[in-house]
Amino acid sequence: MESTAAIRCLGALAPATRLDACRLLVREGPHGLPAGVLAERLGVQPATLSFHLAQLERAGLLVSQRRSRQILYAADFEAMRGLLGFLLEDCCHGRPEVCGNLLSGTMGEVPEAERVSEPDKASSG
Amino acid sequence: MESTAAIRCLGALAPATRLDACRLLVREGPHGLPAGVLAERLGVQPATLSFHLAQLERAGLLVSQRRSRQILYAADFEAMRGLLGFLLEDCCHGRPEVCGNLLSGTMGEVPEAERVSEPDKASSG
DNA sequence: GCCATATTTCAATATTTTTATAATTATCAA
DNA sequence: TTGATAATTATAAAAATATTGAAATATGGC
Repeated sequence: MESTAAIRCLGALAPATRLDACRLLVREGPHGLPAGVLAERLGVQPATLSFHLAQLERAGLLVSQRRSRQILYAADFEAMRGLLGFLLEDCCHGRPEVCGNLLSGTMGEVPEAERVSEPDKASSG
Repeated sequence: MESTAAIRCLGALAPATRLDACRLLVREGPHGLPAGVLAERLGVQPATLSFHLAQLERAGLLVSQRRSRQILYAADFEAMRGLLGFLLEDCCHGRPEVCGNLLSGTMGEVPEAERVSEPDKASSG
């Protein structure tokens, strides 16, 4: 996956409604769900969801297929693997301590001496 | 990592300038770079970059530390592992074919019969 | 204290994104 | 063809985000 494609995917996943839709569809599996069911489950208006689904599909994270009067949306697992691959390989290029441990299943830490400060973990907005 | 924190991270990484800044700092390693050097390398004005760096720090992806008159920004590798962990574990919950293959190093595919349609990979905007 | 450097913060503007409403397309059934 | 259902598309308003330049903060040397 290229950087521009990754940016499009990250932007597509940033709003809560779209991340929720994506997660729901990932859990639903490759058969997907009709747009109307998704709108109901997520509590958003059909026209609004349609806009968000289009963003996700344009980014390549979802695929759609008409079945009778419904349009089924499903996660594109290949694209998701591509995004994760980009984040793991390209973003972390040369820094195995970032994702290497993740890949081998253990979540190690960067040595304390290497850290420069604490993040703003208690941020409230 | 919680869903809300993941959303904040994804949103922080979505704009190209911020993804570029993040990638640069990941490659730079835990010592980081001064804000001014980052601004020069990324080709953005100091005040603009300061805004973006604040977003990334608020999301917890970067940490900062003053050293004399400069402020060093560095990637927070622990937070990055947290985000990747969320995407791999929480988002893909119950769907090992999404990230399981990634974790074991092989990039397999979902069977053709399971796919519902092709994504809009040739989108031009 | 005064001046220069490095960065941030502020206020105003420009841009982008999201939402809502209404109209349109596609499908099915008679 | 007509009528009903499911979803999209178009348009404009609303909200959020990004950019700029000027002023403010923190630091170091004199």
